[in-house]
Amino acid sequence: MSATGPAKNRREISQKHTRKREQTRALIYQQALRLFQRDGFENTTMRSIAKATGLSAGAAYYHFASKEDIVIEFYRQSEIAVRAELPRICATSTDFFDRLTALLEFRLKQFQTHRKFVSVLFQNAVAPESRTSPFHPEMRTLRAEAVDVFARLIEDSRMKILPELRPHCADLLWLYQLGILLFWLHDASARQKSTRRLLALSMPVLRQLFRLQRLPFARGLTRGVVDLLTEFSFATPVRPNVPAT
Amino acid sequence: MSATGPAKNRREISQKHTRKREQTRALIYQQALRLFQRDGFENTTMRSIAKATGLSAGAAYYHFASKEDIVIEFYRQSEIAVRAELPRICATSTDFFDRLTALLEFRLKQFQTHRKFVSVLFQNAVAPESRTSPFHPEMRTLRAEAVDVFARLIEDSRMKILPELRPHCADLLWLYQLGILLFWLHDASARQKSTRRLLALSMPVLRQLFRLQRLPFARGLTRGVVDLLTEFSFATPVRPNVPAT
DNA sequence: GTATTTTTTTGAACGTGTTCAAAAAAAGAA
DNA sequence: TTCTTTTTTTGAACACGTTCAAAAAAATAC
Repeated sequence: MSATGPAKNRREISQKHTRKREQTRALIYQQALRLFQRDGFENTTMRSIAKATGLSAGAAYYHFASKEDIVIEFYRQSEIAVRAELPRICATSTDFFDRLTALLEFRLKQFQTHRKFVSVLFQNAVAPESRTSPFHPEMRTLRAEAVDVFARLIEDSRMKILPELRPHCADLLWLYQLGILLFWLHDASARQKSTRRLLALSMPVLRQLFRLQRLPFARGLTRGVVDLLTEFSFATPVRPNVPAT
Repeated sequence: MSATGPAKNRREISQKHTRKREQTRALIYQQALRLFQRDGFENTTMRSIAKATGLSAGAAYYHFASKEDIVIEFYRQSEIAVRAELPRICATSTDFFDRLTALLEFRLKQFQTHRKFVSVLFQNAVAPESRTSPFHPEMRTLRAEAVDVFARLIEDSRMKILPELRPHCADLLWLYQLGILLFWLHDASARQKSTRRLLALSMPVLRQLFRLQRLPFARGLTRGVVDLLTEFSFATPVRPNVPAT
């Protein structure tokens, strides 16, 4: 209908200036993380973040829609980092559960320095209206990617799983991870040693569950779980658009 | 050291005026709930609550330390209501899992009208620093009471549980309830029908798990679970101070 | 009754997340 | 260069949770 004239070189423009834009964004992000880490999420103000970056508060909002969005960015980054680490994690051992342990330990190490504000992610996760809850449609891709990490771990292993259960395992493991992280969040022990112990003690339980799953005695259990997951799984049929960098 | 004179009739005073104080508190609470329900937690301001009660904002803070504290009060009340309902719940059936279903359905019915702000409780639960997280020492009693409800349900049933597992079952069921409620919170289906379905489908799984627990084939699993819970259970040895009204 | 102490309420203020119209800076077109 | 358009920044403002000193009201003491 209206002006379609100078629209063709839009991409060119944005490519050129993406750099400066992203540079400022990255600077804000970097300062924010430093301050969150030093003072906690609540005690850090948008004004102080902006000031540390040499900007006004309004400018910070030009780059991040909200204070929470900065934390979301952190989550995004850490998700990317996990994917990058995946080959190294798989290299540690051929045993599936050892790999799972390695994966979760990597996650914990990632978050270690940032415990003071990771809880913000969980708080968001829990609020159903929140645009950034992993259960929100908008976050579907991001969640799918997180779940997919487990799918790869399973695919890559020689673990025997009943065909009807197999497609749901990644979801279950994602829930397991959620539980571990929730525990970690509240873990007041020195350097979160308690969580490591929980990992160590819960792994045999998982092992037993996966062993049992195929036995005839547990037929009823397996069937019940499959029935439930078939109806309620948040498994996305589509693979997330991150093809193993 | 100093004046011990007019201290002896303190209790008398507070007893007399507890009534007016509690009356105002109740009024604020009542208006708050109405507004939360109508407009949601975020869209309701302390000023509007105060105005609806015929007070200034400051006065509201005299009665409730914070906006969240009003929601905590709601949780307290609902905890009391559950305990009161317990006999009726047990009367519905002699089967443990039917009773468990009845209990959770009661919980859901309780919360139904208040979905718009129950999530605030969860958000708090997740923040480790929060004074009102169920994992916080200060909330220990309240959590213990919630867990104790399940302990009673178990005690009252003839369900066979391995002695080493028995003391931890209430904790496990509390976690199960947490999961159900989390699902309910995000359940967008009409009248949260989906959650009812989840209840229906998850109950057989629980049944199977409790059946399996005693079988020799699942020895390893049971042992693993017990090991884990023995170290990590938040079971409080002390019974909460609410002796079955 | 009056004086004293305690409880409750007020209203102004503060800090913080966030918005927005307008200004400045940068980029592009001529 | 100069004019136009787009991107970025500013600074003032708003709304809300919360605090607090001082006022008002209520209770108690005499």
